[in-house]
This record gives sequence, C-alpha cells and structure tokens, in this order.
Amino acid sequence: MTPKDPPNTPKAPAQSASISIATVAAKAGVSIATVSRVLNGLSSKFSKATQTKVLQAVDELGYRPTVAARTLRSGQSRLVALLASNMANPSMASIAAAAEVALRKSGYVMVLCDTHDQPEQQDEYLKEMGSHNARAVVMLGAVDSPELRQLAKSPERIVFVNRHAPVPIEGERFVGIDNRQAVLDVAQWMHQRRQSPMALIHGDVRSSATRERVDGFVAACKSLKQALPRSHICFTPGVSHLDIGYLGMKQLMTQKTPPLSVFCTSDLIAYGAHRCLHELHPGFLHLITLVGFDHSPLNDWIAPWLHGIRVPYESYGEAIVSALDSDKPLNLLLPHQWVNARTASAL
Amino acid sequence: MTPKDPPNTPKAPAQSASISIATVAAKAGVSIATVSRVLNGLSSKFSKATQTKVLQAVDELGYRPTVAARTLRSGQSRLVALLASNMANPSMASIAAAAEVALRKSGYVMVLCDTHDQPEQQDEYLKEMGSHNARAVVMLGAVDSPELRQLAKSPERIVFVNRHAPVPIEGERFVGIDNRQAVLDVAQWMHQRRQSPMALIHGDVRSSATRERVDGFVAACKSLKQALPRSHICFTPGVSHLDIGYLGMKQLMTQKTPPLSVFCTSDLIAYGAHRCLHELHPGFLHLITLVGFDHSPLNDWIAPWLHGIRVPYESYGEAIVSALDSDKPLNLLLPHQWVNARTASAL
DNA sequence: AGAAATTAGGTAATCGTTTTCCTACATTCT
DNA sequence: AGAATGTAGGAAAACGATTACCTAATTTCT
Repeated sequence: MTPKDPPNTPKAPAQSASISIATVAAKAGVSIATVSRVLNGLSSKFSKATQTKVLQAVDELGYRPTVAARTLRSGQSRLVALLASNMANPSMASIAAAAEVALRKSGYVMVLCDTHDQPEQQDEYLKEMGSHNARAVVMLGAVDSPELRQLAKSPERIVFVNRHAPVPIEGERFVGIDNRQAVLDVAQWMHQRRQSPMALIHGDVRSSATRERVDGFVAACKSLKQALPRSHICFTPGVSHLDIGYLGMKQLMTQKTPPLSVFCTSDLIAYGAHRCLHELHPGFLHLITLVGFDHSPLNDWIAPWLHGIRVPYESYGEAIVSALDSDKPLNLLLPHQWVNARTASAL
Repeated sequence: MTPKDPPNTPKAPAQSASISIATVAAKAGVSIATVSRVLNGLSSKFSKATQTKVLQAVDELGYRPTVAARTLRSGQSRLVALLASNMANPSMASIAAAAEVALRKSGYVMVLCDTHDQPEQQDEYLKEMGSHNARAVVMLGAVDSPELRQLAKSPERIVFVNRHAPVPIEGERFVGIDNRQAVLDVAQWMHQRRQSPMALIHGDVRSSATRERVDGFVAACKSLKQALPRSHICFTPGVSHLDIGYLGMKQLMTQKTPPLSVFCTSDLIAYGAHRCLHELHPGFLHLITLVGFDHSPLNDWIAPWLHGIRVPYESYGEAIVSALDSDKPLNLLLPHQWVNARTASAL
C-alpha cells in the first residue's frame, strides 16, 4: 500500500500529507458520508460497529475535520467574536479572559477585536465576522453603527455585555449586573457612615451602564435625603477614565465644602482620584473615602484603600455562553457584592 | 432583471440573499475567474477597464468574499492565534491588545487563547489552529509540548514573544527585549545608590525571560562586586506572581540583615512585595526600594512608588507582525527603558 | 404473511472560492 | 510575412466537508 513509508513511523499521527475525511473513510472501509455522520452524531444512521470502526480510524490517523470545508458547506462556523470597546481597561481584559475559557469549553473559538469605541472600526469588524460566518458577536461596549443595526435583526447572534444595545433591540441577549441595586448599596453604605458631603465622578453616560449608575446614584441620594449638589457631580469628556478621576477630584477639591466620600463609577476613575489626592492634597488622603466600581482582583494588592462594588467578572464567561445558547431573549444579571477597603486609611 | 425588487432600495448594500462572486461577475459582465483575479490583484490578467467594472460592481453590491471558501481552496487563512500562558497577567493583556491592533492593520484576524501554561491546553489549541489553517501562532509564553515540536518544523509560522522556544528551534522568530542589558541597568542603578544589601525575588525560571533576568542580575552583581547572598534570592514555586512577591518579601524580612533594595523580575511580584511590607512591616515601607519589571502604564497611577524597567509593550504589535512577515529567522529586541518611581517614598 | 416503517449506508450535489488550462487576439521579433 | 511572445479572459476542476436522495435489508404492525 504505502511503499516508501519511512520504517520508523510506528504509530505517530503523521498528518504529513493532508489527511481528509476520505482517508478515514478508506481506512474504516466505509463511505465518506458515514464518517461524517458518525462525527456529527447523526445516530440512527449507523450501527454501533461502524461507529467503532470509524472512531478508531479517526483516532489512529489523528484526523481533524478541516474547519473551512465544514464552514463553507454548513454556513456556520464556531467562531465567536468579542468586540471590546477598550482593551486597555482591565475589567474588559478580565471579561475577555473569562469569556475565552468558557467559549472554548463549549467548543467555540474566540476572536478578539478592539473597536476603540469607534463605529467605523466596529462596523469593519462586524463585516469581517460576517464573512467568517461567525456564530455570534459579543459586544463589550457597543456603539451605534449601521452594521450593528443590520445584525440586530438576528438578535440570537449578539450578546451585549454590561452596556445595553445603543438602540433598542427586541430579543436582546444581555449579560451584566444590576447597576441600580449596586449603586443603591453604595449610597446606603455611604449614608450609614454619615460621610457627607458626598460626591460623584462618572464616565461617559453614552454607556448605558454608566448611565444607570449615575441616575441610580442620584436617585438613591434623593430617596435617602442625602445632599448631592450638582457641583459635586463631575465628568470630564474626552479623556481616559484615569484622567476623568484625576480631573474630577481636582475640581471637587476646589469647592468650598470638599466631599468626604466620593463614588467613582469605575475603578480606573477611583485610581485617578486617588492619584490626585496623593499628588495635590496628601493631607486629605486618609480623610476622604473613595468608592469604586469593578474591584478587579488586583485591587486587593495595589489599591487596598478602595471600597467598592465587586463585579463578578470571572462568572461572565459562563453567562455569555448561556446567553449565546439561549433560544429566547435574556437579561442575565449576575450578583454583585459590596467590598470594604482592606486598609482603614487611604494609604 | 430584478422583478420583485422592493422599490425603496436605492443603493443600500442589501446583502440579504447570499451574494457571491458569481453575482459580482454577472453584474460586471465578466467571468467568475476575472473577478477573482481583480480582487487578488493578479494583474496582467485583466485590463484597466475590466478592473473598474469589477470594482464598481463589488462596491455597489457590498460584496465580501466568503472566508471559508477562500481558505478551503487556498489552504491559507488570515487567522493568527495568540497563545498566552496567562491572561490574568496585565502585561500579557497589554501585548494581546497591541498585537490585535497591529495584526488587524495587516489584514489578520486574531484568535485569543489562554493556555494557562499547560502543555495539554497548548496542544489542544495548536491542533485547533491547525484545522483552521491558521497563518501562524504567536506564543506568549510557550511550554514544551508535542504539537509545538511538530509545528516547529515550520518556524515561519511561529513567533515567540518574550519567552524563547522551550526547545531550540532553528529559524526561530523571536520578539522581546534585551533582558541581560536591562537587569544590568537595574544592578548598576542599585549599585550607584549604594542601597545594599540587595535582594532578588523572581518567578519560575522555566521561562527563558525570567532565567535571563535572574542569571543576568546575579552576574551583574558579581561583576559589580555587589554582595547578593543566596539567602537573598527568593522564589516560591506553585503560586501566582503576586504571592511570590508577598512570600518572598516575608522571607527576606526574617533575615538578620533585611535588604534595602529588592529587584523583582515582574511588576506583579513587586506588587506582592509591597503589599507584604504594607501589611507586616509598614515602618519599612519608605526604607526599602522596590524595583519591578514591565512598568505597565497603570503603574504611574496605582504604584507610583515602583522603580523599574519599562518594557515597550505598545510596540510589540508591530514587532510581532514584522516577525510574522519575515522570511528569515529573526531576533527582535525592542528598546527598554529605566523608569524612576514617581514618588520618593514607598508610600 | 404482506405492508409499513425503521435502520444502515452509499452516491452525488453543493457550498464559494482559486487556479490550471485553454483560446483568441494583438504585438514584437527575425 | 510568419513565428514568438504577451495580454485578456473564459471554462471547469479542485479544495473537504455536509446532506438530500436513494436503495436494501431488517423489524414491526395489522
């Protein structure tokens, strides 16, 4: 059969020459169709004996189906794209890492795309994923764009994470947390500690998550009869979260009554705020309570002075996969948690 | 031609029904082959006029080639897999982010894979990428494994980043920094500041990068006639870098002569060391100089007390792409930089 | 026992490209 | 002028799977 087979190739799955389903079929003594059926579990289409033969041939040859052929024929690939609006944000990286593990476990392959929050880039990626027949896209901070609206007609192929769809989509699959409840927890905690006056530094409210946090926090303060004057609500457009925090805090410290506790809608903002105090008002460092939002595991190590809401990023992976596999609309809110700072003072 | 075309579809690239190269060919009044040739720039195979016709048809129809078909036929895809040993490490996340941007710019699509430093997972991913006809894999912390050895026969399809191939590969493409020189810089800086005794906390030396840093630092100390006793070199196997730092520093503080400056082979280790001092020996916080390695942009904000070597992660992306496109072996060493802590004391 | 239904598996069409042959015409060389 | 070369483009064969359709042989139903 194989005249020039090198002698010392006892059982190594060589794969040298392209080994296709036809090779397997020949080796197992069945037709190509049968091999395909066995591999795809189309039972009641083959006998137990055939199955064994085929599986053994597959095993011995180390055969793996060519993805391109399968995709071409079936019109469906196992690719899932994660479109993140900003990979420099550690919380996005956490989600990406968690998603990768969970997706892989379910047999998907994750493509990572950084849209930099720009509609054009997002569209470019959405088109690219279309021509890849991607199973779905996971939008980690979606912005409005033509392709997204187009794709929204198949809501089962999109999962929105943290930030809701920029334009209402019926049948939306969503994974996130209960921002309203979380900021209520924050406000209540601050209220109990009687650390007035309070302040708020927030990010761009074009993100639904930020909007929920801001609105929720303002509403919570009102219902607690806790003063939160307009001058104590800061946002600087057009810069990174770190800068937003820094500039926000700087601005707050110019007020006649500087706040004693500051809620930042993200950890990065809190880092920035802390840095500002550190550089410009070191005396206030242990007087002002900073509350963040995210609480990445790293916080315990490098920002132990930070209180805040812990978002369970590690469980986002599984959640995303269930949203993906769900055949009906889904609004998956994962449990958040209040976390106290590990050190008493803002050292 | 199109009898039931909805009236209000003036120029929208509908894409509704599957629009293939045949559609374009028909619209342009040429054969399928010609369209393909125009799209792939096989010039001297078509006239300028034909090109215009085809391109216009492509544009009007919003046509994009089906990736699966192209891959199947040509046996080459534009997929590039980034196999990272640990995505929880912020420096890996930085590289991944930079790689994604650069790869995309060159028309590649990046698949992200977290191997968790385990050979089995790495092999699983390598096999998977094989069946995807991936253009290449970028190994961000490779471990030895059968599939890797197999793939090493095509060195042009692997790029090793930071950590060299676990087994020598002729024709290796490598992207990293000059660890030897970097740690020499560190040792000299420490030496000049006369902050003896010195100490070293390092990670697992199975990583070539860590090995180079450890060996280089020890050698540099020796050549500077700077004492670095065995008891001042710490490593705790089997835990995260953060824990390595914490435990290492804890151990160092039990010595009769605790060090005054400590070199940590990664920022995470330095974070851990700092945390240990913070919790157990706060009085020493401003006495002991900590030197890290990586210097992520976040350091300026949340670890301004940390000196160290700045690795130019943002330029890794371009470097990886050139390594990928290089037709000969490559050892690309990017310029590192010494960075002083932004705050005088280890506050 | 004969009809109907189920099981097992083969044949061949199909997915949308790329690419190898061809052919036909126009140019340049001898 | 005839041969050689180059240019432009069409027809059709791959690439490697999935799956609709078909045929036999078995089992189950009436």
